Amino acid sequence: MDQLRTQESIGRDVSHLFRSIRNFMGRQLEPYGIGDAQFPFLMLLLHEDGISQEYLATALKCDRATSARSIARLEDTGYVRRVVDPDDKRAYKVFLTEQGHDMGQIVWSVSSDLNNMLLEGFTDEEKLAFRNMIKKAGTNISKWNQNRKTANE
Amino acid sequence: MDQLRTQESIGRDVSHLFRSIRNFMGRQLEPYGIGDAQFPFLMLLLHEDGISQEYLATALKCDRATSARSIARLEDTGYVRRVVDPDDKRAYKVFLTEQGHDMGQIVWSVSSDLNNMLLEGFTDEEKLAFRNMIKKAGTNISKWNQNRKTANE
DNA sequence: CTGCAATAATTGCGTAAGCAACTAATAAAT
DNA sequence: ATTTATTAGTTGCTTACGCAATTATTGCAG
Repeated sequence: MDQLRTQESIGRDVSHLFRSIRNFMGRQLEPYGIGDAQFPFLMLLLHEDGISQEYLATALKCDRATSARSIARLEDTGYVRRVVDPDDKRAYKVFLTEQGHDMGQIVWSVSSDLNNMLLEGFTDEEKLAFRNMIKKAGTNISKWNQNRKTANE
Repeated sequence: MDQLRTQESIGRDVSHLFRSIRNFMGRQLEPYGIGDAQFPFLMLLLHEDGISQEYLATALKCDRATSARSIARLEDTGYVRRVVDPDDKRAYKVFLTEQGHDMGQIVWSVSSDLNNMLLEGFTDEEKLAFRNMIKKAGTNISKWNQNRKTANE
C-alpha cells in the first residue's frame, strides 16, 4: 500500500539502473564497434574459449537466439570465429580471434570502471552485500519465472 | 582483475535481474493488454493525474520518445485519455479513464507481488538497504552519463 | 537398423528503449 | 514586434531480447 502512495518501486529503480548501465557501456564500447550486449560474451570467452552458443546462453542466462545474434555480431566485427564442432555438427565452437584476445585489457578496464562507478561511496561490506542481494533477488524471481514457464507446457 | 578471473560482474547480475523482472511483469500484465513498459506510467498516473508526457518521462527517468510511445499504447488500450493543455497547446494533459482507474487494485497487487517475490528471504534491514543501494548505484552512474552527454554538446 | 525424441542453431515477430531530426507552440531577446 | 531560442511531442533508425517455429544433427527405443 505504501508503495503506491510513496511511489516506491524496486522494479523502477532496477530498470533505471540497468538502462544507465547500458548507456554507460554503450559509450565505452562504441569505439570498438561492439554494443553493450556483446560485452558479457566477450568477457566469458576471454575466460573460456571454444565453447558453444548454447553454453554461452546458459552461462549468461539469456535466450539461445540472443546468444546466436550476439556471437554473429562479434564474428562480423572480427572478434570471434565459429568452427563447427567435429564431435557434434549441430554445434559451433566459438573462439576468440587475435583481435578478440587483444580486447582483454579493454574489457578488464571497462568492467572495473563500471564497478567503481556504480559502487562509489559504498563501503567494502556494502559492496559485497549489494552483489549478493542482486544475485539473490535475481535467483528468486527467475526461479518463479521458470516455474511459470514449465507450468505452461 | 579478480572480476575477470572469477567472472563476477554486477552489470551482468543487474541485467539478469532486470530481464527477469520484465519477464515476470510481462506475464502478470498480459491479461490486461499492457506490457511491462506501461506499468510504471500507469502507476504514476494513479498517483498523479493530468500531467504531461514530459513530466512522466522526467519522473520515470526515461526518454521523451519512450514516454510518448508508452502513453500512446495506454491510450489505444483505453486506459488513458490525452487532452491538449489549454495553457500550453504543445503539451498534453494525460488522464486516466474509468478503465484506467479500475486498474488501481491490480497495479497495487502486481507491484507488491513483485516486491515480495524479489525480496524473499531478505530481512527488513536488508530490504531497506537493498532499495537504497540500487538507488545510489543508479544515481552514481546516471550522473556520470549525464556529464558525458552534456560534454558532447 | 529404423523411427522418434531431444538438442544446437537460425529466423521471424513483437516489445522496449535511446538518440537524432523534425514540427509546432511558447518564451526570451533585441 | 519580430527574430531567436527553448520546449512538448512525434517519428525513423538502431540495438537488444524473448518466444515460437523451423532445420539439421544426434541419440535412444523398438
